Amino acid sequence: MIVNKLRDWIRAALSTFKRENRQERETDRLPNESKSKKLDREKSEKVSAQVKSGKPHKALRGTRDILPDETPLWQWVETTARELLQRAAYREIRPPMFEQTQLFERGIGEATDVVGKEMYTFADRGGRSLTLRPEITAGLVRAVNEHKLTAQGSVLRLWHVGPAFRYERPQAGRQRQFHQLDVELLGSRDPRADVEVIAIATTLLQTLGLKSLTMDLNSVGNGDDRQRYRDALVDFLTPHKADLDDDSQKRLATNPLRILDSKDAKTQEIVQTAPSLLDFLSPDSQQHFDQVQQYLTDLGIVYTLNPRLVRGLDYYTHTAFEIQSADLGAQATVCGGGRYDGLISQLGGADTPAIGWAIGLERLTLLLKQLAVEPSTAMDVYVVSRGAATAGKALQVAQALRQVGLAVEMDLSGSAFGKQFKRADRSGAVLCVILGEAEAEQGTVQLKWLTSGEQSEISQAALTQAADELVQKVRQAQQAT
RNA sequence: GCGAGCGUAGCCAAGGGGUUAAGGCAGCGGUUUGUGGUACCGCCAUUCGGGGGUUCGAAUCCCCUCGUUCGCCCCA
Repeated sequence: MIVNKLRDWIRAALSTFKRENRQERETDRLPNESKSKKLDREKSEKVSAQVKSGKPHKALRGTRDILPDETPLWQWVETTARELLQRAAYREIRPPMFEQTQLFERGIGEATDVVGKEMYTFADRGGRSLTLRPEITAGLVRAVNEHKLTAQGSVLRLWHVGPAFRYERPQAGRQRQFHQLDVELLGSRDPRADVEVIAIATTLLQTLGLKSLTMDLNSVGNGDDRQRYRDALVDFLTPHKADLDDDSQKRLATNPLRILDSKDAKTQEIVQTAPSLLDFLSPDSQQHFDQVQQYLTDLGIVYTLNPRLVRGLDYYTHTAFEIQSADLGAQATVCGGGRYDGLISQLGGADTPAIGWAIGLERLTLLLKQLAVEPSTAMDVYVVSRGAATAGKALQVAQALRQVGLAVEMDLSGSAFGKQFKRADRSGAVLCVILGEAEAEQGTVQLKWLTSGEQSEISQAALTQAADELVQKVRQAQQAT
């Protein structure tokens, strides 16, 4: 038995070796090719070999089709958000989905993970380096600056919903193309602005029926506060360097604040006794933060102070917050945001303070699915017809009923009435309009109420004239069920 | 980039070396050729992600590969 296993192993190794040898010879034909280029080419050859094999195309890793069964949920979320934002004086903006790479490098920060390893960057045909937006704020701020949307001292309230892209391994609540609802309030330093924006997030989540979410709150101060804290933290951590996890050791030089929320147990232990950012806030920063907390409490918004909450994008100042759910697996954050007073001027605009957040719609819909929230997509009326003479009439009836506001589906199969009624049931319609040869001849239709089984005949002319009345009856029948 | 698990129909799955690959949902057709929700009957995988190997014989064992899921890193 052992002998057999050994033989299997040797044979398999031999065949792999042969295959590799073959590949080696083929790749050797191209001289002057760097090793990494060669690897790239081999990779893309593998991918195209799969495509050539005649298999149907599949959505790329980390992308997903949102199918018709799911879109009602998305539409409901979007509609709810749009109405809420409209009532709070926010206006929609739609910036493009890709920008110059440099915009994100400068805006988000070269040392961040997002810029360092997660961007979809490519050269266009003109040789420019472009990047699919990894988040929405930077591009939105670019648009605001470009079109001079903030006059001096004015306040600008904006929102946007759309996809963003990050090159990462997908897992629960994480994809390469994902969707964010983004809300930004530009032009105010007032702590009430912070709270207005946070309240919109909590209200929206509440309106959608989400409970048992928690909010972490912190202040990362202004630039000077953070610089002083950063120095103090590095001083504190340097003696412990050898005990930190590998990533944290690297971050000691590049981005020390991020060490604070490392999940490594040993690192966490060390960090416990580290100086707190909150002790380094200037009097102004402290006052701002105090007021934010006061206003939040006044509105009854519950939060937990988390001095170790450090967000991964460089542009945050003062208020930082995250809303999390315990039901999302490892990626618990549904909503993250904060103040970014320096970003707008850094991207070439006037010195303008701002605050905003983003909600991840995949994560949000994941939670809503757990709640089994299912918006209705039922039809009001189902049009059944059979026979050549009825075809055009059925179309006209459907059209007329839609014009008075009813949701109407028309059966296209021409199969037996029995079959068509089955589909009528499934459509959720309460009323069936029946058009057979006899009706077509007499210029009538049968109206059958699927709720009661009651059926009556009416002329086609009367149907369109009394359409409004019919709408009332349909609504009544729906109420009754 | 790293680690672990999993790939059988549109979906959920049983089968873990022996030849016709269970079952359920959905779909289509029929009982009912112009009247639904129920019931019953029939149809729906020459093939188990792909390639190679072992074997008289592979969905089942071995190797490679692709995909996917969850986790690490980090975030939405």
